Amino acid sequence: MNMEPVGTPVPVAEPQGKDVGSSPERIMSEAGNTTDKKPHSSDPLKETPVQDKEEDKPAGLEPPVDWFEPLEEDDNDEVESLAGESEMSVSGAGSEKNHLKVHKFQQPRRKRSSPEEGWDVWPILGDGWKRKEVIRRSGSSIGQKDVYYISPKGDRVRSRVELTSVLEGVDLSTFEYKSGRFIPGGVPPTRVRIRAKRKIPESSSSESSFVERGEGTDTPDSLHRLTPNLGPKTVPSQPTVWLAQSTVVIPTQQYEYPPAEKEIKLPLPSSSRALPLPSINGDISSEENTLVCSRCGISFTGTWYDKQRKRPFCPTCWAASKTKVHPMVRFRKWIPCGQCVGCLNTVNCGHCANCKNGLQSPESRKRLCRGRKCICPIRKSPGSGGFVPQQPYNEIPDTFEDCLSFQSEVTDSQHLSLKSSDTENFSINVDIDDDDDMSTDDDDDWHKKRKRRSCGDCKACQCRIDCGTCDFCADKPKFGGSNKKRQKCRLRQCQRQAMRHLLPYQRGQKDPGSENLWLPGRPRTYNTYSRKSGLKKGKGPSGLDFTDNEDEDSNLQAMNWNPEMTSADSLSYELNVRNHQSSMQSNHLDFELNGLPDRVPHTSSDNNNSELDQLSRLDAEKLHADRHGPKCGEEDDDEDDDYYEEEEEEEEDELPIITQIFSMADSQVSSGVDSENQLMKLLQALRSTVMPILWYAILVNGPQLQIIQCSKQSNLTDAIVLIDPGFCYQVTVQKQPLLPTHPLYDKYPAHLTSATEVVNLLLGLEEYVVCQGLPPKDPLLRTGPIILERASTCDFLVKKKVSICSNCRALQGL
DNA sequence: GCCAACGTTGGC
DNA sequence: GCCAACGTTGGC
Repeated sequence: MNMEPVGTPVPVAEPQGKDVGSSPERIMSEAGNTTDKKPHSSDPLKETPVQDKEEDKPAGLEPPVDWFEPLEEDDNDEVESLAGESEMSVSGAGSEKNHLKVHKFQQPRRKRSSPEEGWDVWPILGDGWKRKEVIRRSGSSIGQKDVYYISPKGDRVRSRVELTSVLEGVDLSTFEYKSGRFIPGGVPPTRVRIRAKRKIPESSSSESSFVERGEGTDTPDSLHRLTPNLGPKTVPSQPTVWLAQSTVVIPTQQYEYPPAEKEIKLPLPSSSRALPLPSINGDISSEENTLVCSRCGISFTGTWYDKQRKRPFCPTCWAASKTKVHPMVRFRKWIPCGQCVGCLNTVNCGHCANCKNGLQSPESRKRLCRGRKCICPIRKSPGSGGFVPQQPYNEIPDTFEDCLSFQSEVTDSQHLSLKSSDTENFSINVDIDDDDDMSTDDDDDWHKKRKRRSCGDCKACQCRIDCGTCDFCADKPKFGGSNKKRQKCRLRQCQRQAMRHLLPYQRGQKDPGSENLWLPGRPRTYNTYSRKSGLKKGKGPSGLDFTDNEDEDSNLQAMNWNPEMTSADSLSYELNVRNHQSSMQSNHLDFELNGLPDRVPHTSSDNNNSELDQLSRLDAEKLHADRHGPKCGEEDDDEDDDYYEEEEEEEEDELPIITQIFSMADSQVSSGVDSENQLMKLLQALRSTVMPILWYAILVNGPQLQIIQCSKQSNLTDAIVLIDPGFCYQVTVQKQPLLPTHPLYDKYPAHLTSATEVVNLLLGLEEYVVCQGLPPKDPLLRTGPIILERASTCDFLVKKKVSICSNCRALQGL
């Protein structure tokens, strides 16, 4: 956060280098920039780029506003607009609920800033570069400053790493990202984490924190500390607060709470200023250090934050936040999952209605902080009295391999409530007012909202590995993407609460949420505070109530993946326009479906029955994403949990329910996770093996291992070897499976259980070429793609010496 | 009404 | 500091 005093507003887009001797031209010369343009060389230099925020104001500029300068009530609107540009938001941006004209840390949602606002021309990096500083206006990291750059080409840069990649070849070793300047002699270390490594006594979290105040005067933190006497002398422990909401009192003293977090007090970005004496609910002695406790709402001076300089906490609330929730506490009526962010959250937000109510009257508080409510509560089954057991940590998948099977466990999670509680745990029943608990209000805390799309419990949420192939993964910089979508891997989207359009694609859908197919996940929600709010609020595409309030009560939304869709999806790709099926080929398919021998996996045949998408094979990422349909369709819908019945009933009226169950898929996946693991092992073996040229192995849902010939120059273009969990395999060419009587199958084992066997098969395939089929009868009359016809019993693969298989040749002779 | 784009915030 | 990704919104 730039704490420099704001000087005279400078003209719009007049960035400058503050550093002496660091003229943009010279620096760019150092940076290797060859441009000679000096579009702003004549402009006066700014003291700090932050000042340029004023540039976005209309003419007749208001006087510069200090970042921490309290604003008058009349400034609210202005602040709102400025909030989009960060720093101003730190000021008391029109807080109706907090009457203090000081920093408001829990602002209502602000207006979105214009993408063009606040960008400072930044010739230091070269002509056309722009820079923008944004100070986080809310959230637990409020006050933190982010610096962005945008290149002349429009590349958005959000970190030094990205900047380095954009300015490839430019020496940025002396470039200080935050300030945006080149520092002669190099960039000094930006962070000192001495204190972070200091071991803090565990005796009393609050006390330990205040002990620090008297030491380490040579550390940055020493400049930002509160008066010791203001420490919480009688800080209520968190368990006490928590249990105040329960109907049962347990001997919490016997529970050994985790040690206090080591670091809680971090310096303000501008650590060069002396801090004023603290003042709680008193006069503000220094604007820049007067904070509003995000928990209790009192003002205080100092720089106390919760861990990692998140929300500001007054000493009392900070100390109170250091304790942990007793792990044995369980809800009644609505049972917390014990795994989600709400359950795992141990810190009261302090600003929600429940917290405020409790702070006003701690003894009477009976409601849990909204931020700590389970965001995916499971309703207690009638009379069961069962509680959600803690899921063993060893069940949390750490690998993508595990993730591949997550869908199959969805139903398990739905049945959590029916399971007996963990006998090793003692659960305390906590009565919660259902209605209140499920409701929302203006004080709904921000961090909960941000986390509402993850239940934290399903396998998708627990998966830590990106598939690397879906479109969202492909968008990620780490996978070479442009970081435009910025969405979580589709396979990691929460099965309960993710938006539908974020879930894995379904059968040819570009976006699952765009169709009224019955899909898992939440309908898309629409915000209500912006344009067209009246239209967006209330009804989604299917007519259901999709208000944002569903955040609260739609946690129990039906969760069912349709097996048919997913199984069909697994191979609903790959066919190019030039590979249209002829009617004869359809006949061929019928033959296959009806007469497939056991050795040939069935799935491919079925998949061939689905409507094939005309997807471009050139778009490999997209193709792969489509292949990665969820596995969850393998679950038996009959096992739907009672908890979801109501939601299902609601949707039944609106959405078509696909009742057909794909039985073959069920039988196929009966092999379970072990089979998947085996396939994964084979995949890994293949990827560590030298494969015949341009054959590539992937794992798709099913599960199914596919080895694809990627080269269009190959004689085996569009040939795929499909291996099912039982290691049975099938060869398809242009989506058509070889007849089980094809001689190829006689030359190789019925099961491909090793990379060697697979490679041998591929080498054997290389001896074949694709049957050319029958040319069109009237080729001269055709202007579009040439579509070959084949006999229904076409061999598809023929020896290189033979261009047309005997069956097609026989058909040709008819 | 949909969604690509991206501002923004959380987490490590 | 950096990355992940949530949630919003302007364009279509």
